[in-house]
Amino acid sequence: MAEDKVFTISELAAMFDISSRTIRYYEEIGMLTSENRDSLTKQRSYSNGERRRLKMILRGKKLGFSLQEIKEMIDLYESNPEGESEKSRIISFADSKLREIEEQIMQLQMLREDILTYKEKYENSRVKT
Amino acid sequence: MAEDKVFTISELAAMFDISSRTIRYYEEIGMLTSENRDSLTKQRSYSNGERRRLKMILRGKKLGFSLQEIKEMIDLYESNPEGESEKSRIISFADSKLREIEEQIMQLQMLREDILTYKEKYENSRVKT
DNA sequence: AACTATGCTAACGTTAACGTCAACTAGGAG
DNA sequence: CTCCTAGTTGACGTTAACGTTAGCATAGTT
Repeated sequence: MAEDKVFTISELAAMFDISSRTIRYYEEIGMLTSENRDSLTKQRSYSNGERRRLKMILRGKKLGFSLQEIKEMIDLYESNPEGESEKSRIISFADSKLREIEEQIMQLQMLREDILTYKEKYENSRVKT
Repeated sequence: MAEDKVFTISELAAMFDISSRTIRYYEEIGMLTSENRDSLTKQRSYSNGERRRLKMILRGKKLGFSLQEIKEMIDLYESNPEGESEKSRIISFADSKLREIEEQIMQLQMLREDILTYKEKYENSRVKT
């Protein structure tokens, strides 16, 4: 597979409909890395790994998490914990995030129901054409 | 029922664990109203209606919506549309919000699965005690 | 009367998450 | 060589969503 394709910053930006500045900002705060920069031109290039990472960040944003929260979650994904206490810490962090997410899902389902109810109220009051 | 109970601003704030400033701010941007202010002391007082409204705002926030988006949704709830075109507009707004919410639910479920997978990976690598 | 608690307005301060702009560099196109 | 396109690094600007502080008023307590 052509899994070794690399992208320029503007390709990546266009791909997700964000600005290059946003990508640089994510690097600035340590959420993305740009290794393999051209040693002469200093231009950034991104692998499929970084592309996936960016995709995760944007998913998190759409779900209403802050960049800090997203960073913690991604660190969770990419951590390789040494020792039992480290593992326990990660597992309990995961558990608390899971509870938070499940709570959000429930609330969203309630909101959905609410909107559906109000919508139907209007639909049933429509004049037959 | 004692549905006619009213609350002071700090009671309401304590009730939802937010600041009084936040409540005043929501009023500032037109998301809450404080009718029935004491004509002499100018102190705000809130009815159960306003309490529910605030609750909806905070739910929206927890779900990652901006105050502007929340305002539009609440306006939807409280609108009393005149005429068919107004109704259609509201119904299509509701539909688009519903799709957005359903998309969010799906994404959250995927995120949940992802975290579960990673968590189990760690759990299975734990040493038996 | 003095004090304390609660609330008010007005206004400036703060943080996250970028937007924007200037000044520069390297790589082609003609 | 000249021009144009992409990209780079500062650095200052902006917006949402409040926090904080000052100065004042009112109501209840001692």
